[in-house]
Amino acid sequence: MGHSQADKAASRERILKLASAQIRKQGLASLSVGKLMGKAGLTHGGFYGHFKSRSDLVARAVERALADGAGAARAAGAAPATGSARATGQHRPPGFAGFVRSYLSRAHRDAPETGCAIAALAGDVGRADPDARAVMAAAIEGMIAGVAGQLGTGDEDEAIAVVAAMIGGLTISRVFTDPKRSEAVLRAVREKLAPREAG
Amino acid sequence: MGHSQADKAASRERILKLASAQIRKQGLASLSVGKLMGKAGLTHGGFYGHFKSRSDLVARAVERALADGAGAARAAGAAPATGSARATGQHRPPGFAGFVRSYLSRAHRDAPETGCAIAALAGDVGRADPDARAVMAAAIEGMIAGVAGQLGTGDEDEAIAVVAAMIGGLTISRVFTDPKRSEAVLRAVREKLAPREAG
DNA sequence: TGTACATCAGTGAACGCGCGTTCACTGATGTAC
DNA sequence: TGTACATCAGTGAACGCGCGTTCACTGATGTAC
Repeated sequence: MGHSQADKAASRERILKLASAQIRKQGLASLSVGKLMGKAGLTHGGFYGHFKSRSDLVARAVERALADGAGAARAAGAAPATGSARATGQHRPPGFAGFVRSYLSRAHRDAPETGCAIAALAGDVGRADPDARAVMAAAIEGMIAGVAGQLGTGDEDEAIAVVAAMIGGLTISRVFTDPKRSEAVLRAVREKLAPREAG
Repeated sequence: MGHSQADKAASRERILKLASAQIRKQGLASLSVGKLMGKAGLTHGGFYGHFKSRSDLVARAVERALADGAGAARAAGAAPATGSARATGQHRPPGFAGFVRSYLSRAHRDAPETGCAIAALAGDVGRADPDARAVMAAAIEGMIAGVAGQLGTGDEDEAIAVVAAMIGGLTISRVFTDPKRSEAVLRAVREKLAPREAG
């Protein structure tokens, strides 16, 4: 909230972080310039020192949310989102089964604001302009590549079907109001993709 | 546009039909009272003779979209959405494989306004109030039951995983801007769920 | 069948509100000397 | 190191706009006689 260049960078970072959480929790349409700036401890007028327009912010927030989500997945032992990251050879302990279980967990279901932006926003972005769609398409390709790498079978169709089931499963688990049925969905997809007996 | 009771019922029907298409195409937030009434050939003031509020309309439109989508699926040879409909014993020719292929088709991907409302709106509804979520949860249960009936294995987990993959696959196919990759997603999920060789 | 009238579907002006955006301004920052 | 000044991050009033909603009104409908 100060006036230095470092303060400005910190403000922009704070705004983006809040926007990234907001759109994952409540959708693209829920993003309000005034409310967002208020949450960041600033007044609305300053917004245009950071972004060209609300629609510019939405584009940046989607990018950020995708990066945040992929980062959280990687931290949870997931497949890295990019080929180059995969090429570092870093092998996370839980592997594919761990990734699937953490992705299809109650914790992930209940915290969309810090979770996978693909699941949270695919519906919204599918109706957005081609630029936003291309950005998310790249993130989906990254997730497919990561899963393909973990599966290690060279079967891309398998990786695609797995990713579709993970995203669809998480999305519909968030619709159910009955906690038992919501969990049944998570458990069913988890078990079909990474059965307990196979570890 | 006349003044008879039949005219009023027809107006309401026209409004709901348009709203059902609108939300499937552009999302819940895109529904505007004024624009909707304009499309229905009426003025905005008359809206409140049909619905209590915009939010009342949204609830009815979600119900209608779910019914429309299930109806379209059934017409395309899909699993009926309800147990009682299934109990009529009507057996549609294409069966499970036909359902999967039509669900994961380019035609369905490109016509969300007449397609499955679960895929089109699960993201939006997952963040909506519990009433709307319960309505869609019931529709998802119907789809799961329908698929379970078609699979005939008595394995509900399998039906759930299949439904998750279908919804996720269609949703992400709508994000891709590259037609080749979008189709690759549809094809991959189709082939994994209903391989060609098994018919 | 024909008239008189209550009902009510639809009209369109008006409202308050929150939105995105602009802009003149303030005062801290950082640079030139 | 200290002063003078240009820069610029953030402020807050003001704007036009589209939104949902209300309401007095119009005129066709449908009913009572």
